[in-house]
Amino acid sequence: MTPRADAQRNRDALVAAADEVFAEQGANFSFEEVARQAGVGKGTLYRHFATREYLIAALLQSRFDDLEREALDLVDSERPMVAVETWLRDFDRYPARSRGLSMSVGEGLADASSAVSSACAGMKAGFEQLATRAKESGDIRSDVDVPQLLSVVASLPEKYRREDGSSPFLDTILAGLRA
Amino acid sequence: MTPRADAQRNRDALVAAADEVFAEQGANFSFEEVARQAGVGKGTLYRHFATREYLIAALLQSRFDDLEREALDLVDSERPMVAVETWLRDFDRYPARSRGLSMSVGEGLADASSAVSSACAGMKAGFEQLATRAKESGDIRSDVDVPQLLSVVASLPEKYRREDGSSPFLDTILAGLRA
DNA sequence: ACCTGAACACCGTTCAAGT
DNA sequence: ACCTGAACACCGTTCAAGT
Repeated sequence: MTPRADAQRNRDALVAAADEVFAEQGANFSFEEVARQAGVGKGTLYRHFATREYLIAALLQSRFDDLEREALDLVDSERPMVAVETWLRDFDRYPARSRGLSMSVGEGLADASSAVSSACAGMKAGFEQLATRAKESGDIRSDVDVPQLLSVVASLPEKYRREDGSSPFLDTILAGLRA
Repeated sequence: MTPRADAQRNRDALVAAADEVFAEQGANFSFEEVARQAGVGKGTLYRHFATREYLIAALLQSRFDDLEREALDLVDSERPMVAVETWLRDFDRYPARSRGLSMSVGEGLADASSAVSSACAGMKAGFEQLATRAKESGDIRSDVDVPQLLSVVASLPEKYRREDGSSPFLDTILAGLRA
């Protein structure tokens, strides 16, 4: 049941190496380079991550987990719209979107068949609770498609970010959501 | 001044071949395959299009030109907001965005240094006129960043399109723009 | 001037042989 | 059960030789 110790160590080394290589090369990072930096054979990389998307999912997992926790913390807030806004701004700023990963995030949110989809399922469910509360309180329009909203925010262009990573356009979107 | 006839013929064949190869393979289409289908050597492809982005710019040119013309037609409309809406919906539906090209379009709009930027300059200027008129008439908020708006619409996710190619989320954005 | 395609380098992917 | 790295295929890119 528990993986062999060396297998676990290799997997961790691969994710750590992928983090670095991704930071240098962006979303089309070289697979071979990841294996090299992790100090394992190419075959080992393919054994652990059958496709590039599975490796990307592993890279994003901890960030998605953070956002899921935040959503669960906010769900009992007395001001549902503030909760929605707070969470969306953090989601928007998350470095997970940088350098070409936003497409993977967008696909994970929209496509159940995507390799990233199970990694972000918890986060998605968490925000859906916040959005439902804001619909019930009448703060946002009831016809807003929540998964679609997440996909749009995930794919806001990088070029127009502020220094802190946030997207100015999110204000326009929030204005459009209001009832 | 005018290019040699064979050079012009090769260039046309390359763009036509790129159109087909792109339709099959998406934005990461094979350069070699384009040269093959065009019936020219690889060196000829590189001579005409130094980078992938220049070839993509050539693919998009005629679509951008259509949109520029549409903007110029709409600029004298009596209802500036209708003009903005009409144009944005056509821009949103344009097949130029499909299959990974949206990132190139977004970069062309946002980055003056991008290879695509000069291809879309006319279209961008055309829409800016429509947007300015809608600001002056008080239909949309005066603090809307127009190039940023275009980039956002250009990167709306493909997964949630309707059958006709339009993005349901555009309605939310239009609502957010209104004064 | 422009075109061609051989040549080089690098990478993705598989898999037989090892531990 | 897992790991390794040689081996294969394919592609991006350059450039000397051709027209």
